Amino acid sequence: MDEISPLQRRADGSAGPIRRTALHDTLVNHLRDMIIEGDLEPGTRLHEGQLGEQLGVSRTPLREAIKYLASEGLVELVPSRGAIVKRFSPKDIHDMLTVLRTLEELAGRLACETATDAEIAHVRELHDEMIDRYKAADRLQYYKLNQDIHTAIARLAQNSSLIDIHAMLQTRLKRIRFIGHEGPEKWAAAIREHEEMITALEARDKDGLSEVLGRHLFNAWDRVRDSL
Amino acid sequence: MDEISPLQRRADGSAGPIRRTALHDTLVNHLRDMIIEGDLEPGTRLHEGQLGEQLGVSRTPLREAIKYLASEGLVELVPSRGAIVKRFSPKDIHDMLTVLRTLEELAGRLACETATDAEIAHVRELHDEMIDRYKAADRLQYYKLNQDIHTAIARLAQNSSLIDIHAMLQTRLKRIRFIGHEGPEKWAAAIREHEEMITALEARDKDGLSEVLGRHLFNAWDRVRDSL
DNA sequence: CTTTTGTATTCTGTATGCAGCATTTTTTGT
DNA sequence: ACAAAAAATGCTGCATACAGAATACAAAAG
Repeated sequence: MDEISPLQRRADGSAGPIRRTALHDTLVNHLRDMIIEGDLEPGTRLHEGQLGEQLGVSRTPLREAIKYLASEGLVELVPSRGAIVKRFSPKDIHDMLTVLRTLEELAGRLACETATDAEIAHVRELHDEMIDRYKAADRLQYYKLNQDIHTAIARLAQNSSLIDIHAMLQTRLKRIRFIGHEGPEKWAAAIREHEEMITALEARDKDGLSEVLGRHLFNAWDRVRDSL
Repeated sequence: MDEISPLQRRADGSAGPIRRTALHDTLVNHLRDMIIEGDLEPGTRLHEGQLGEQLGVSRTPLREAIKYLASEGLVELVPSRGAIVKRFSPKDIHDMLTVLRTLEELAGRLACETATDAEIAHVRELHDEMIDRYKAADRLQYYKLNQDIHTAIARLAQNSSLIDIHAMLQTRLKRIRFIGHEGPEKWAAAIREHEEMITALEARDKDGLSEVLGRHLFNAWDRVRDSL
């Protein structure tokens, strides 16, 4: 594992009060990103001394961040042996997708009931932009907007618990989705599903939206199952 | 706030290596219980020095446990002001119950497919014992077995993600359920629903089990909404 | 009497130090 | 030469110490 960017702390001598957000949050987000983006592969031990030095933080706040991530399910705590990056089996992923599917179906139904027209219009904007990124074959931005759309739909449901859990599952699966690079035809199929989604949402077609969201995630499993 | 039992650490002078489980887990569970059972009411600040002294632990592991619970959603971290016990609004509870309902419906369907006869028989045992506790008007044990049954059904689904999230929501709602003491007639209705449940499960009636589980939780909302 | 400002105290946030457990390496006996 | 035991090393777990921020209090001005 190569160079890892230290957190934004006194990069230079000037000690201006740069840090606006609490260090804890910064650390959590940073570690989460490192795990999602593969800087820390599954099974890797989180070496407190070493990792702390790389990030320019002492062990105490680092340990606190690790405990936080442990509760999120991204790392596993082994007594007297520290923490390791959690490894997900294909079944684990399938399980998560099953739950996520159910939650998105729920979100879709609720969204059709509670969303305002303006909110739906915003999702439409995200959708159109995603289509642009698709046409430009910009996979990274496509993925990002894809996630944003699903997150946005979850938010439309106006259910905080649903939003939280949905976000948690998305985070856990993000690492997987980074890997699953489907071929052009499957990608096109995913796009068609998204077209159906936005159509159903704008029509406030509860059952239609719920159905396509479920189907979309079911197909997502097909797309990643090979590259397990 | 009155006497709080210190963790099992050198209560006397003898320093025998009593502690078998990691302190972190012990602390997390202890704090969780304190929150659920109302020793720490919503809005209470978790005073690190004071709380640590009460429990006989230094601030470091205590802070780690608090961060863990923050990720679980039981406490809220306020920058530079520590942690406070999270306060749930009626809408929050309704939101949680909505999600929980969807998850239990899913669990019911999956359980009918994947559970072994032995596992179902075990749930039946729990059920019968719960009925006994009901007839004995033993509310505490009734509640405990009630939760156990719902947890058991979630486990039958053999979906680790579902089990985890279900457990998390149950934990968050446990504090609420402690309050919601319904009257005799509503209690009897809940019992009838449970009878339906076990019948549907033994018949492996997916739709039936799913339906009654959903209805049961919907009614649960009715039972607690008054004592918000 | 109210408001504002300066000071003191208290608590959080971070760093460091020490003890115990795990693991690895070395040594010793067969 | 191989196995088992013992020592040594490295890391985690916990406690303590220090610095900075927030709040509470007090004094002074309007």
